[in-house]
Amino acid sequence: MNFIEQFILEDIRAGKNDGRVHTRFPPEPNGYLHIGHAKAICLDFGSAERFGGKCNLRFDDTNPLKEETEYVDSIKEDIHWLGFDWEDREFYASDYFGRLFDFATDLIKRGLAYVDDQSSEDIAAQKGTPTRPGKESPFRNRSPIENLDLFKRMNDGEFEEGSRVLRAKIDMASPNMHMRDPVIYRIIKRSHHRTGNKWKVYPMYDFAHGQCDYFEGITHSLCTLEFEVHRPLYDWLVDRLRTGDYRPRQIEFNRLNLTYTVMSKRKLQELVILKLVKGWDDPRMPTVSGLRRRGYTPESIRNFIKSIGYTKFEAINDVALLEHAVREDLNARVPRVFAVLNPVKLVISNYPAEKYEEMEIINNPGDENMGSRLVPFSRELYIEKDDFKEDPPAKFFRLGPGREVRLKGAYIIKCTDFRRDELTGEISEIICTYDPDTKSGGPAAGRKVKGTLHWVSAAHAIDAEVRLYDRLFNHEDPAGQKYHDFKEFLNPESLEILTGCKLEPSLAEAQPLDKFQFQRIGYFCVDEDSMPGNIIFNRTVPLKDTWGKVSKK
RNA sequence: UGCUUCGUGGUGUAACUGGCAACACGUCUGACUCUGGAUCAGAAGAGUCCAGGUUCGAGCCCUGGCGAAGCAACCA
Repeated sequence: MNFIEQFILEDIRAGKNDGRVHTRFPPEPNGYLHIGHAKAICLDFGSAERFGGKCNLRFDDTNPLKEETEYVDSIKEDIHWLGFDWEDREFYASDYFGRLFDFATDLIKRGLAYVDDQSSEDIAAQKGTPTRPGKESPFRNRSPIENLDLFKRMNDGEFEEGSRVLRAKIDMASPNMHMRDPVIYRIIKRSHHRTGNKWKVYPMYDFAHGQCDYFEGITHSLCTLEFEVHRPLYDWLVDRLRTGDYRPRQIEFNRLNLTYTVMSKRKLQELVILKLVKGWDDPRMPTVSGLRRRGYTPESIRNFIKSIGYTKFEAINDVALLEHAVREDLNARVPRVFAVLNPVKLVISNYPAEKYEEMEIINNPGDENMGSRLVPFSRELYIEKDDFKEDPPAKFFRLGPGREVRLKGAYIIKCTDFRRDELTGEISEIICTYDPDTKSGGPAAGRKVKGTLHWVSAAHAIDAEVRLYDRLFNHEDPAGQKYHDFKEFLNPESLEILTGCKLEPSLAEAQPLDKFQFQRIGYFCVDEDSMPGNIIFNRTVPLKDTWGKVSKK
């Protein structure tokens, strides 16, 4: 149990809010959800679930300059995909604009809010600094009657944007900057995605959030650490709004940071706008939609989040942990198939040209229930270029002149010769002989050979495009470098597109989002752009490659 | 020279509120293998930011340092 759930448990035991637990997930619809939001979603929905409570979905749509319906739809889809449900409790901060306006009016009447006619620059200048107190606005002591009139006229559209704001009257000398008469309402003359042109005046986050929590009966309002300093203001406002004992409690936790990526919506949006990636759901993006398209499962994301925990200190999590989580999940649930990414032809000289067999191949050695399939085998095959070396180095256990290897699920073959392309000098064809007694399950099948290769039959293979993804950035913390823009660290090799890959024919019918392990290579997922006859696979994550490490040394 | 929060292996988290610092990832080694990459086993790696104090006993409590992050948007 993390520290937040411990707090919740203590509140339940203390009898607060009649033992009720009600949380909320409050995204601003100004971008797509990323895995950091998934961390919040798992906490908000997860802790409610754990204590038999409820979790609302509430769009924090207080700024019509930034928010759009497109984002609302994607956010809902992503939350459902992750496996959470808000039932009929889909709310919007804009649902409460009327009540918030009334509350603001009430504060004015009580002498706790005033209209300030100054520019934002002047207000900022008077705000002071964290080490120096602020100065009071010359408009601070306007009468409630005048304030009421001005506030109403602000909302009637009489004044220009930026000409006036409503401020809470708290304490310009407070050591907490957020208590120095924060702006709570500003004029925005822009159509809102839900309320249209009804309002000319919109509440700020600080004025909306806690009050919305209160209106919805939220008991625990969980948010990230940077809102810690907002809590006194949150409490100040709720205390002036509430009439009974009930009050929502804000608790903060650390946001998710991942190595080799960026996690702010602003930066992600920048990548999208500058077309440095192919949209919010580019498989290299840490967005929920990107991860989905990349081949991640909701379970793997949830397991990852479970493993990193919730604390009060900022951490940078190793992507290796995320990758481990997908491998672990996919390993158990996904069939293995043969796919040759960089094909080279292999001819078995003593295998009759007209002969054809179907080899039975186990789908998942870890799970008998996943059964087996038949894979066509013939005289001409494709294997990986990397699986043959003219001059095999030490510890290279694959094919080379005179060497024997097993073709997985088929025969042991021996390389007798190879041909070279006269123009390029590349190996163009490998000639082998096979031993009929070594067929899997056959009399000499137990013979030891150094390696096992995957293969596809040349005549039966289907072509495919395969997209290999690598980390988007080649710096562990691209956004944390003072003197460099994060975009300087973009990895130019984050996407490699392979065409003419050869796949076993069972893959011809694979549908978008279908997932497989390409034996000896990695986990792959059919891309959304894939069509019958033009199949496209995304590499989710490679298998751990010990030869790769050895060969680099 | 303000306020708030926080310092536990390389990384992320634990440690039943005082009882031999545990787990995962990563790293390394080995076994096995018809995935070199599946699978399994093992090892190395921190004495808990520092200094005092309380205590039989401190990662946990107290005092004082040091360090880090957040906070000065009419963003959320």
